[in-house]
Amino acid sequence: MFSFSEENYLKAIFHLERKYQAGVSTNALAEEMETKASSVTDMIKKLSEKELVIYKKYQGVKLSELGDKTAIQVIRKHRLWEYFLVEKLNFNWDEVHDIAEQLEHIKSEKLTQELDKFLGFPKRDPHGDPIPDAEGNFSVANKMLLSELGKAEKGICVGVKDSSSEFLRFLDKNNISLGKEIKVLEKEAFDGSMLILIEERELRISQLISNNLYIKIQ
Amino acid sequence: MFSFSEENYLKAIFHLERKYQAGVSTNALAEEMETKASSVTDMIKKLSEKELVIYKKYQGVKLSELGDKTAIQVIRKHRLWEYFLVEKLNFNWDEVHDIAEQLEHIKSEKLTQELDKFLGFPKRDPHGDPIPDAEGNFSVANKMLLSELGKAEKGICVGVKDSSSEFLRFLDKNNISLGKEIKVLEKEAFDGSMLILIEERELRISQLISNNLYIKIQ
DNA sequence: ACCTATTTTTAGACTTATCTAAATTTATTT
DNA sequence: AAATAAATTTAGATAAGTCTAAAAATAGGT
Repeated sequence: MFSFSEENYLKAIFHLERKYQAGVSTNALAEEMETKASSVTDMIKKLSEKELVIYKKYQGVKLSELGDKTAIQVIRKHRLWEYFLVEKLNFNWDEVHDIAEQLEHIKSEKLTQELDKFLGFPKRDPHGDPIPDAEGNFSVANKMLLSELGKAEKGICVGVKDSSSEFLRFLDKNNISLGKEIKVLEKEAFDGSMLILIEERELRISQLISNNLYIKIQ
Repeated sequence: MFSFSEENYLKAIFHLERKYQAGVSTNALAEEMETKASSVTDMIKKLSEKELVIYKKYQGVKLSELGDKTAIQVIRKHRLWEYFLVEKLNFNWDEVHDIAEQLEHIKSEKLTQELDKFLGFPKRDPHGDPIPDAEGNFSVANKMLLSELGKAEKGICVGVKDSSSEFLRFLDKNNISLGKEIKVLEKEAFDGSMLILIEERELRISQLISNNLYIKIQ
């Protein structure tokens, strides 16, 4: 159907559209894909011919309905495989991304469906991101960043914005994981750091940390 | 490490070396890979530069130690994934080949090991072929073709030579599966067909069938 | 509205894996 | 041993995806 490279572009466009709530510029896409703008232009033309994106010269791209659907299916596979790796094969949540980047391109509708069933139709991947169902629907939870919480407010940790190994290992080291309740005890206006209560422990975290943790409030 | 295409060539050379107990000719490889002899020559040169094969112009190829090891690792992954698809995801044994052809190229040592562990270190794939262990060792069972059995002899069905969907579905339809005992009741010299006894049922099968079923005798 | 800076596109080149057609080497037959 | 057939390799071309460098279009500042 589509090549690995095409699927990766679609995925990148999908994420950038969400992030900026707008069409995606050639340069932004080049940065996301870690490639050059000229390569992006070439690929965009190809995707446009295949009607996966809507493209007008110098005006950036956005996904067509087909492109959107395709991107979501790739993301669905990525997140299902991540869940599989963590839940069934004993991987840590910071080790799964690169392998899922490969597995997401395996072509078999039946494989995806059966894997989903085998895993019990999970709703979220190990990083708290929603897993689209077979029809491409997924919940956009009413989550917010921990840094947005005020003093004495609390919520449940439901996801990470940055899912780099470094950040995830930091969380592991400090025993912060999805599902745990976090309460803000103090907030330092000067540097944005905060003192939080998690599992009876008090912990001081920098703004960089609270800016990358998603919280759901009751 | 190596490209999909390189890995597929190594696998093909591996199988042809086994099949003919000899070095592999360019044409034989072209047929196996469903490509042209000139393409094979090009690829062989590349594999030779990478020291995966031993090649002298006009003399065919054979795998180097590294090539052999690499081919076995690809085959290990292929067969582990086939086992996974059948045992965990409810695939039928005739549906797994094409998906395993994709999955066998996923690069992650840890993934392979954990998958192997998760599956309980299976020794054989759904078609009865041995699964190499992490060190690349696998048993070469003392199996023979059903067609080699004489009248009144019997054995356990342990594998298939042809693993095409058509053949496997034929076996399913006739309730022939691995592990079952088969006894030769009659053998027709004229066309090589035989009457067999399997699970109290009598069944007449052509030589094409008995030539593609592996049997282990006690 | 013009000039400059930035962004985007085009043009031409490279790599991988493939192809066709022609040339060369090896094998076979008489 | 020469002639022919078969197998193999070479040469040149193509497509996908990338690159660099140059050209073109858009956006911003005064």
